[in-house]
Amino acid sequence: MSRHREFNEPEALEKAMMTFWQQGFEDTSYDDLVRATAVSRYGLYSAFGDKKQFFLRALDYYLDQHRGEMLGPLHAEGASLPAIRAHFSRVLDKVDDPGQKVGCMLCNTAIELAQFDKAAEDKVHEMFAEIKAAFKKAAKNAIKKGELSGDTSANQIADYLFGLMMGGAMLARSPIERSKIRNFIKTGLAGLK
Amino acid sequence: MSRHREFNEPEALEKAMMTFWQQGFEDTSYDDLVRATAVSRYGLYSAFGDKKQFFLRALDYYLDQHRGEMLGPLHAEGASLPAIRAHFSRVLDKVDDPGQKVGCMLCNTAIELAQFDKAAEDKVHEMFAEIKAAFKKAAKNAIKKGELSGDTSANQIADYLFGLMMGGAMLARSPIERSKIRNFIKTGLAGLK
DNA sequence: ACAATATAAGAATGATCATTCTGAAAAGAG
DNA sequence: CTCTTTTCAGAATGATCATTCTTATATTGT
Repeated sequence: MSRHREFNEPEALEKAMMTFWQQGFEDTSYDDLVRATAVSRYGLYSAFGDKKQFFLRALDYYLDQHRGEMLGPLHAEGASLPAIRAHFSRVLDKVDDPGQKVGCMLCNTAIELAQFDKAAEDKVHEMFAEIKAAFKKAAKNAIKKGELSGDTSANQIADYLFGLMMGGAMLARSPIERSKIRNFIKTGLAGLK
Repeated sequence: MSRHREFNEPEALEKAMMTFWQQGFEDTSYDDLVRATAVSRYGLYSAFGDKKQFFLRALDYYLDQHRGEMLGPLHAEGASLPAIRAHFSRVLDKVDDPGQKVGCMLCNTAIELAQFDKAAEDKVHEMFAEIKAAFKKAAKNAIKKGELSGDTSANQIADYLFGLMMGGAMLARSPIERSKIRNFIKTGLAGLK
């Protein structure tokens, strides 16, 4: 009956996501996406919609890809301080990855787009809440196990760890030496009590 | 002999700076600047040059305005832990300022522009170094006075405080609740030792 | 008041961008 | 094989942008 698509949708989405991640929403043109995916403009529009819809699809793809990897261990039954430390060890691995001066796509979106676009803002809020919840659960367990004193509430610890992670991620997009980010995270974890 | 300018240059620079601060480099058009300053295109071009030169002038203006206010007390003779705490109290005042969801113009530049523009990158590096140096000096004094143990080097403390400040500033541009930023900073300072 | 000159206001230019449109080609149904 | 339908490739469109240019006006020394 009809011709069908020549391109692989997930592959195109992956490449578009990388472009949006690196360059942000404003600095990425639809032509950039056509070039990056090697898919026709028509194909992209019919599969992913206009630029904003495409960006939100790419962001979802990024989040799905990273959510499990980064947050999964924190959500594991009984995860506590060691899981928190392991989490930041994974964060630092990403920070150290050479050629990765792109930071975290969620943070980038929070700063660049969330102020001006409701859908982006909602997505940021949702994910921020999920991340904080994971830290809070682990902090609670850590207090229960006596790994943390409880002098600082699990809620405050969660906000703190959230800031530590997001602060590190945002610094990772800036042209700062990686060793400073490492010092920031390491010293920040050492102060937990 | 000749007509002279109708506009006040510092006033125009102030207004342009606010526009660049709020909207960033990419999202600000020269028309936005003409509107914001109420100065003719010709006047702006002849006084401030093209958009990038104008942005760098505005950034310098911002930095000059904030440098003394924010870093001065940290540089005072013998400034130590209380000066550090006072500094973050000032940071939090800015974060709490309603209507101020714009973050720190230096951080915004570090994230948006420094990756793509050498002059911006240089300026960011220079200021980052200045900020870290102020923290390091105060941390040294704090260790000397016994306010900090010295288990963590002044250099590491400085990187940590730098991250705490910049992380907070970047979160301030995101649509996150202000209380979370406050928790982040407060808990972060409580962990110093 | 007049001449000289810099300014103001905004029109013109050329680039880039998002989005839509237009043949030509491809793939499956009959 | 042929017809239909969808895709492809990229040209066309209309908007926005940075920058330059034009024209009329304002200012000041004489």
